[in-house]
Amino acid sequence: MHTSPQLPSCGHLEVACSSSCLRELCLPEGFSATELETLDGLVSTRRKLRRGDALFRRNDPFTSIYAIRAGSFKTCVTSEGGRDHVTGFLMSGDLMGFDGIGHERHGCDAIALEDSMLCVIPYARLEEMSQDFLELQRQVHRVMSREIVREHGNMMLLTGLRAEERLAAFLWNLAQRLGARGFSSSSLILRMTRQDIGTYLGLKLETISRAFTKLCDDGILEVHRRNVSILEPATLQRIAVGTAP
Amino acid sequence: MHTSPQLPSCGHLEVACSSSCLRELCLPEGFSATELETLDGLVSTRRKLRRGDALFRRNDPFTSIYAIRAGSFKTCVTSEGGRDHVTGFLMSGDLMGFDGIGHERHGCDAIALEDSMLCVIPYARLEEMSQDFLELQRQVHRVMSREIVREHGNMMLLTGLRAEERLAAFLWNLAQRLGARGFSSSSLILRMTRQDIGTYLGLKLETISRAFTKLCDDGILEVHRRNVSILEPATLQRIAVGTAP
DNA sequence: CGAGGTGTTGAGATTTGTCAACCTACGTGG
DNA sequence: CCACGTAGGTTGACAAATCTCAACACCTCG
Repeated sequence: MHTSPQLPSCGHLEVACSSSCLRELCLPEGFSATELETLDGLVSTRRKLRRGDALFRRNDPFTSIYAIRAGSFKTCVTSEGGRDHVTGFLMSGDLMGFDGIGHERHGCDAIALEDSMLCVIPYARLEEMSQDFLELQRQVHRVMSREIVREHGNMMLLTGLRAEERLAAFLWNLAQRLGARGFSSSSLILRMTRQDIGTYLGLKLETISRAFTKLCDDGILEVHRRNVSILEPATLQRIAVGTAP
Repeated sequence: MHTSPQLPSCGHLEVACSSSCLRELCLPEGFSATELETLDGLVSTRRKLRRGDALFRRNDPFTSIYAIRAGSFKTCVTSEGGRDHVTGFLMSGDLMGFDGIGHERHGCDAIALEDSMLCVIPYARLEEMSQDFLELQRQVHRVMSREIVREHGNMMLLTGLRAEERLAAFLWNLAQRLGARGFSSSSLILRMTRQDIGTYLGLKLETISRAFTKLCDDGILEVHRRNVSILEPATLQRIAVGTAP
């Protein structure tokens, strides 16, 4: 999601694609070396996208899961009224496309927020290999399960927090994820517009803007357009969980 | 979720548990007869719960998926501030517990909204059998994928609709699901409180109450406490998608 | 019969949305 | 290299939606 792509190695393993774009499919203890080699067979091709390009669109037939190697994406749905609703932001190491399995078509658009690169994992191959490697099947389940849990968290964010708190939670989450990837978790560059953040958080862009200003005034952030510095992480987190004074 | 438990048969098959509580695991074309017999081996035990009982609680170790045979549940999380947030309502035929796979612990509480009965599917057994039956593995993926899609829909509901529209969407969805199970889709009994609906929809209970009154005044519903009759389904749906006049 | 949980309604406070003006950075084309 | 157009971002004043607090009605259950 940022410059200086120093991805954390996936455990002690350094197999080309497994250590980068298959991060999410690598598990703590991991696979045996031979298994891991086979795993590389999961990836059929790489794909490059430029900022603004669509990886897939709603109702496109579902064929593959994608692992983000570099860059970042938003997933969004255009509702009846023509309004865009962002349903998620994804960054390097994240897997994308699980929403397509259920109905054999993608349920949303996936748009690159910057020039990006990803690995294509044909779903049929993932199915096959899951039959042979119990550990892979398990990991696929885990990844999907965690996506469900994450959405529950998002729901609580939307139902339980007020504007400023939602933005705090959003930034906190982003910072944590960047941190987990070896980037700075205190200084980040937003790759999305205020509008995108707004529809993601269920708020208007003006409200997002005001919430930013408020967090700045309170000395918690420093914001210059899309550059955000978190000056008081502890306070930000406190606001994010909705238990601030 | 209601009286008169006339469940639709799962395809042309009538195997005891497969046709009722494994509804979601049965797919259109389905399994062969022998496969289906083996599938019954998925279920270890039945369990009965009384209204208010917890099937599992947040952080309980995850062991099983549950298939609701009769009755209904809510899943909810108590946030730091002590507020209860409902994350979902489930009814007969639904599967519950996938949120636990990712972290080996349940991510929410599951509470019976009425006296209920369910089948216990030990996850380890599901894993094993998925290795042998590709079709079962596929179906598990599909079910989880659809849960992800459903959550996206919920998110859009929360970010895009206003109070009255959210309630309309909620009722419309409930009615459709009841209809799909062979119950009336125009006359329903709510098994949850206004409070529950409120935290699920991100609104206060008073707002829910007022939205009910509004929909009644407009002649779209007839409401007596928890009994709801949908007088104008078409209008209700139009409101639910946020494109009403 | 009384108590408590649940649901409704009202009045006023808060939060968020709306509309409009303006600013700023960035990319394009002259 | 500069000028200008445009998308993105900020801010203000006001409107609208929702929340809060409080009173009361209703039903169920012991």
